[in-house]
Amino acid sequence: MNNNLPSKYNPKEFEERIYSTWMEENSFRAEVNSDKKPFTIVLPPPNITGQLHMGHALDHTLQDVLIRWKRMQGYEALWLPGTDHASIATEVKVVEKIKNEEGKTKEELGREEFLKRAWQWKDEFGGRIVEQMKKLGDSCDWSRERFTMDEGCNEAVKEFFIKLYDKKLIYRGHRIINWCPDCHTTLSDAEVEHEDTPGKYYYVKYPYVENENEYFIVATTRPETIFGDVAIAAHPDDERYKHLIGKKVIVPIVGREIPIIADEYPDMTKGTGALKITPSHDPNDFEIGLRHNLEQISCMNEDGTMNEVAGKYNDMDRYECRKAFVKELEEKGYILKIEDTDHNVGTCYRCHTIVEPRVSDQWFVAMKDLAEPALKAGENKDVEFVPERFTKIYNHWLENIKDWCISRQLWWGHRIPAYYCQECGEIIVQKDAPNTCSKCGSTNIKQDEDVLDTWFSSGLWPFSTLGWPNETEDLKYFYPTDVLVTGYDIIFFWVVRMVFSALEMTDVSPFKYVFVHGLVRDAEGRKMSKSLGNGVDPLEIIDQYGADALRFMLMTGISPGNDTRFQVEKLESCRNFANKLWNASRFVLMNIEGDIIDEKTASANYKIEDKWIISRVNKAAKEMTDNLESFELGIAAQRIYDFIWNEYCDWYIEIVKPRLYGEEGVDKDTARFVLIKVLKDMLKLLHPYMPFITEEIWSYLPNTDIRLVRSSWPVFSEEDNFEEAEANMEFIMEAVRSIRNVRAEMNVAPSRKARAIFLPSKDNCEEYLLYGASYFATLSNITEVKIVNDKTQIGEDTASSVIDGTEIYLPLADLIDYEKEIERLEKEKTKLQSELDRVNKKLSNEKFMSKAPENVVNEEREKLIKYESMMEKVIERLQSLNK
RNA sequence: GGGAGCAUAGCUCAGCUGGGAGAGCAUCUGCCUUACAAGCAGGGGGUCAUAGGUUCGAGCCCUAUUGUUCCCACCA
Repeated sequence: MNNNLPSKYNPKEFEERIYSTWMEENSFRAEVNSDKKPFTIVLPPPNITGQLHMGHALDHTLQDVLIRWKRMQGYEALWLPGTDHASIATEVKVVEKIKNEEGKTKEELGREEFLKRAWQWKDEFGGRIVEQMKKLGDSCDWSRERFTMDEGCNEAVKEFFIKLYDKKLIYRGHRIINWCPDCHTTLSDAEVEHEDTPGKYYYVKYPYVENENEYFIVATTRPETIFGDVAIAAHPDDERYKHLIGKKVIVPIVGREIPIIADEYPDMTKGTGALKITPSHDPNDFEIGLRHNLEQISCMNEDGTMNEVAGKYNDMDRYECRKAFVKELEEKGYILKIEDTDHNVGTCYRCHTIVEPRVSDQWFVAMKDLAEPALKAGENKDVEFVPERFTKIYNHWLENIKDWCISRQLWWGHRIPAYYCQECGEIIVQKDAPNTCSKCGSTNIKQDEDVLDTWFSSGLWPFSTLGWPNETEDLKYFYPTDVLVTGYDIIFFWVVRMVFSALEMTDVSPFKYVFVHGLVRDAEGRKMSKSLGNGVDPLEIIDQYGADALRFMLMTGISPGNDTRFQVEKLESCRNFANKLWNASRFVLMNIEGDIIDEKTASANYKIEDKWIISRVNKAAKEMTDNLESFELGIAAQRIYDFIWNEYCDWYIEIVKPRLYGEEGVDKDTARFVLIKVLKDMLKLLHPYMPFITEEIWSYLPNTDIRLVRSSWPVFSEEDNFEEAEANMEFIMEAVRSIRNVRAEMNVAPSRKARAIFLPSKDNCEEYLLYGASYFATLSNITEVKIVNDKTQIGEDTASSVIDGTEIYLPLADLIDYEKEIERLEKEKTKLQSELDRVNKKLSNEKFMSKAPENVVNEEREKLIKYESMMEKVIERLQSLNK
């Protein structure tokens, strides 16, 4: 045991060291252990391209609090970490790097070489975020760290793909998909972000074939797609166009003759009520095209430039073409008018390029059959959202889900396990490349060039990381997991997919609870973003204030599912809290020498304040546990903060000082025992939130043969519950507050000693007032306490106050300012009167008396008696002063 | 167009199943009291957005309104 806790709280001196100790001692390792119940959280894997940001810090701290708490509660607690290959995000970065360093495109480099570079990137930067997580204190079981493209995960992805394919839930389709011209790949619907952008309605004239001097007017926001027009559609019930159905018009400039067709889709009330149909460039038009067997004419290339269909605009960028083509249309008289409008356009969630719908051959997951069980799991509460309202979002998305496009024209990722026979066109889906075609026997076989959507593999994360598809011990023991912690921004991307993937493959929901949190915003409430440059780097904060302060800041004043702001003031107050705890612990350590007596001896000698503080920490443990059970981490944090600062430091330590400074003996030993006992409990209760400082202090305490991280969570014990002591202590504390208040209001210098005379109004109060004499001395500089039972025994020139149970008089002789005294008493009187009014109003309300529960009525009655008695005393006092 | 969140002290936010409005910061007063000035003690400050309703009782439940933020959506 070492008593020399450094005099300054400096997290830099111990945070890293503590973490190394935990690592060396395998403190976070979870084992398959049939004697204990498992508790599992799987970390949402951060991208290997990523740096730890405030969002991670919040997300991870929430998980770390939960897992540390459960670990202390005696669960076999597993927090499984890992990283995500982040197909598109990483590929973009690697492409950029190659361009900068080697001056080459990925095509120039070739697939194999490119992948080599990507793995190098992974090796170089993939570990970066892991190191940052350690600084934050994440108590992950690093021995189980996984990567979405490691061998096991690859196996899982293939297994999943093949199983779905065999069940016809994965199919290859020629469909319209979202295409990012910049990333050169497809995107799923979830990966498209919609942004309101200013645009224009172009009302274009389509001349009739029969009579080129008359026109059919159609509005479009995207005139450059006119090259792909194959029809004009109007609603069959639209009186304006009924007679025109079947007639033909000419696409301006292009010269193609296209029919006017009838379809239910056009909305008669919108625009001109008729639509130009371009199946290759619009999802709705695509559907209409299928219904009417229309040709699909694409007028664009993969990179967003026009193709030969656009004639002289070939190779021109789509937006350049729009300008030029509109100009030509105008010049040739094909534009009726142009109106300004706000247009909602889809953009790529990675590069924010405007997405171009495109028809191509892709792989899809048929969602209908997968969505249903997922919806049911929500209904049956197999999976529950915290807070509950996110269930709606989840349901809404699943109810409106469309088939999921999973193929990506990228190289970094899981290559699709589909093989095409170049001879007969047979598609073979299996784990390893076939040597010969199963149909024609040809050896000319090529694997699909595409990789899978990142989220296809992330969806398997909760079970692929535990060994699936193999029936491993880990999978059997730790799966399904207990809680998934994540931000509301990736419910669609990820949570939904994990649920349906797990239900399909493992028949159970992958987790019981989804604990949803919000965003960390900047001090002005703005989203932190690179473009705004308002991001706060958690590592800098840790460096400056310590990880504990950052963690505590993120955990206090938050409520589930809501956003929170990053404020330096709050951070400072949390650092100050750590400092407070540090100093309190230093005080305790300075005052314990030698052996600590045993609990039995101590408990036989508990004084009222000992019982009080023990009872209080006991209650704090109970309340915090309740809060944590219901995911109210912010409330629990506030609870331990209040206990440590307000009860332990401000009251108990101050009260106990005279005993520590006094003679050796059992009384002093008991005080030391209680100081340590309670300090240990509160370190435990705080540990999930502030793991470093608590572990560090713990290491200095006597009789701690086990690390705090592995110690036991305090449980409420009836033995340590002292209701009476709490009530009596509260009475003494109230008296102290009252004396302090009188002294302050009467401007009595703190250094000035004073006497106090009590006139108790309740039977047992005398005992505690006498007992409290020493408290009054230390806590309010009262050197002499006198109890009287008669007003005549109180001299002149006193200041006074009334609390429940006693009147308090402070003889202050020359210091007494009677006007102030009266003022003070009047204030008290007003306060009491308003209380009395409220109580009386209730008690005289017949309906209240008859309908309110008995205990509530009784409480009000007791209040009435209390306030009436106090009021009486105040009035008497005022009368005597006014004489 | 559909849905959701938020509106409480000067600021940022808590307030769990309805039963006397809280914290941090800021502010005012007094204290360098031998754990801590990153501190101690005391004080001021809120018709809980508005209007109705349910209830003996509403910050909390219901309805509407206003403001604000966000999510979803194929509307020319």
